[in-house]
Amino acid sequence: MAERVETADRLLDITTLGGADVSASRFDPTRRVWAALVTLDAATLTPIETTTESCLARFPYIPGYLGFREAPALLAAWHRLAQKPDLLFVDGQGIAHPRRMGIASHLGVLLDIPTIGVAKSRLVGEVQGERVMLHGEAVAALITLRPRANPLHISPGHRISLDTAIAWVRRTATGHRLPAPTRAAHIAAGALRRGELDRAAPEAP
DNA sequence: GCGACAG
DNA sequence: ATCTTGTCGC
Repeated sequence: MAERVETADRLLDITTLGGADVSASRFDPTRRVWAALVTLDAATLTPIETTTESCLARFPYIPGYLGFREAPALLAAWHRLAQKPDLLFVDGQGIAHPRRMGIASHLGVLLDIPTIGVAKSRLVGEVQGERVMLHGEAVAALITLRPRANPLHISPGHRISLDTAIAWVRRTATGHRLPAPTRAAHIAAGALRRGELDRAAPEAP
């Protein structure tokens, strides 16, 4: 059962979702990063495939430049996917960024696919109620997927509206703080970093 | 100069 | 981002 999401001036069928995240050690001077990309069935949220990439980041973490640090590893993992997802959830901001180019937008543009930014805190803008305003525009929404958890900052990445992004995030809630795609990627990246990522052993919600 | 600052 | 066990609650 394909669902629909707006993208540019048309509609696109969404049957598979993707989650992207990067793990790194606290103060590793070599700047090694471990990226994970997970695809899930859009209807059941069942993990389908996981690909990874580990490499040395060309940048340290600098607020506003996360894409330049983490996108290369994620792109490598993306190209290893046998089946590319129709919509990608990325750990970080979308347009809620100084230049409207958070890592979610960054990846969306490079891959030319719809993306959603799933951040755990604010980078720019002012929080006003359930929205993050920037230059008079609502660039992100504060969404709480788990009762007592801090709200997530959901922002459009590429080729998707804020409302549609919010709808997809709510639809992929599984009782945890993070939506299924991003949560799966976060777990996979962490397992990879610790050398615990053996073969195929995706988890179910 | 000072404070803010995704992961 | 990561350091980390148990513990409270549904």
